[in-house]
Amino acid sequence: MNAPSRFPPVDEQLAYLAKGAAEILPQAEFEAKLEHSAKTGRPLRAYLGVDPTAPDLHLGHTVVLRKLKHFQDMGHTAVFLIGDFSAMIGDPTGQSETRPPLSRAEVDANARTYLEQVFKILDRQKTEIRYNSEWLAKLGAEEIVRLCSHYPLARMLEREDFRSRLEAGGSWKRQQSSLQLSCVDSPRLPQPDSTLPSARKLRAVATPQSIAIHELLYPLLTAYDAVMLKSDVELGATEQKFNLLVHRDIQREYGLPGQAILTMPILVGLDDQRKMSKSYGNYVGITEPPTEMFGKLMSISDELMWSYWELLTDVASDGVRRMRQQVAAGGLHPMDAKMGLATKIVADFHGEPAAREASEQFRRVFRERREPDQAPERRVARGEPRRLVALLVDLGLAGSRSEAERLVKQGGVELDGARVEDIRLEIDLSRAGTRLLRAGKKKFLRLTVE
RNA sequence: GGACGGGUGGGUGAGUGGCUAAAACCAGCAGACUGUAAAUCUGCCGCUCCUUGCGGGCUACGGAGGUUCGAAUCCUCCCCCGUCCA
Repeated sequence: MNAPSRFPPVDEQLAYLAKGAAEILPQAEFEAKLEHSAKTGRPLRAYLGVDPTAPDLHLGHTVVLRKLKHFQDMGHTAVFLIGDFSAMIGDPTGQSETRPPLSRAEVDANARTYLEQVFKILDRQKTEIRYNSEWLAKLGAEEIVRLCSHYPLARMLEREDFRSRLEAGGSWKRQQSSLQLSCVDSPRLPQPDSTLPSARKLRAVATPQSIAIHELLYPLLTAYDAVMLKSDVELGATEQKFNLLVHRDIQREYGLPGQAILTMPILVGLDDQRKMSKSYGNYVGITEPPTEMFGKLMSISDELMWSYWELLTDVASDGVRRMRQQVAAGGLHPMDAKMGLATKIVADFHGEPAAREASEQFRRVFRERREPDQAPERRVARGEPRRLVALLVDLGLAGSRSEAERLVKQGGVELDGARVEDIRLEIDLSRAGTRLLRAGKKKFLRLTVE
């Protein structure tokens, strides 16, 4: 064990770790754990469990990952648990649609790409990676029964997802007759007081769904993970709160101290409304190219920017607050603050130079209204003259000719910086040369005839 | 297994024989305004052809047939979903 001095002072740690957090439960216990760790020099075991259900991560997923990194930054042990076993059961929490059970192969493939992406944030050297199949796959019926005996049904049914489904459902018989795995959509937004109509509507409209027994098992099995990992603190999104608390209770049933839990708000997507999600198309994927990322981040509202600063950067809460005050006082232009944010985030995933370049490009194209110096290039062979609208489709700048035609008619197409007025315009492809095409606000393409 | 109700464009959801490529809203796209913001305003929003026109053709209202000059709308069968009863 190393000397206690390896940790920053507890209050400093606390400020850093609590940044952006929705809840820390129980707060006092968490602080005591930090104190104890500082005194004894024993790092806390902070763990985050993730079910590899989708292959690609977006910024929304990184909120909680970043928090895990913060523990790492403070010298604690980050345990990244891949729920390769639990993913095959399915978490009933806040699912918007029926998710077919994943096959072993899918889970493995997802887990691989997950890990690759996860280490853009976590320090690979300092991360303990575990898979819950390690122990869950070996659990016998006896152990499962014992596990179940530690948790009362009534408590389990208190959970909001279950409760609302039961209340909405009415008769028990119907519950039995349907073996469906689907769940009520219950998106939760970071600020409860700003619950938006869209979220309300979704919940109200959702039809009651049956609850299958295995759904009750999910929190218990993942609790077993917490038991095996002997975690001191578990991280999760706010929608995981119930699960995390069950984990804590079960740990204590197994004679462990019981972990603290730390939940993070759900990141609101680019539309400023719903949670960031691939299916809403309001996301920024962490493998997207720098300029794309930058552009998307610049399109968020000024207000939303602050929660991005909180949840997607390592900048301390104080720093964010100061910046916010500066903007409010007029000392800092919100756009500059936003560009700083975009640069920081892009740098996390593509490195500083790429981030600076993306920032420069953005300035060039959108503030100075000049052409980008690095539009993606497409090469075509020499040939007959071709209609511009057809070309736009060929190049993927429009989905169909009708769409391309509309785009031109609405004045959204530029050729070498000049707006195209004639929808019948033919492009000469007989001579070698490069021309710059713009379709809409953001799509640029350098077309080279060779 | 029985009784009802329902399946419409990316989503919600009107429409019960021609005026319907199909209301309205949302999402999306473009233009204006800006700080590529957001908000707002305007327009677009199935595919395709050309002579780019309030133009022509094709496809579309779960599936397959049918009635009719004409069907998302009526009939038959099938599939699927929901609610209630067992």
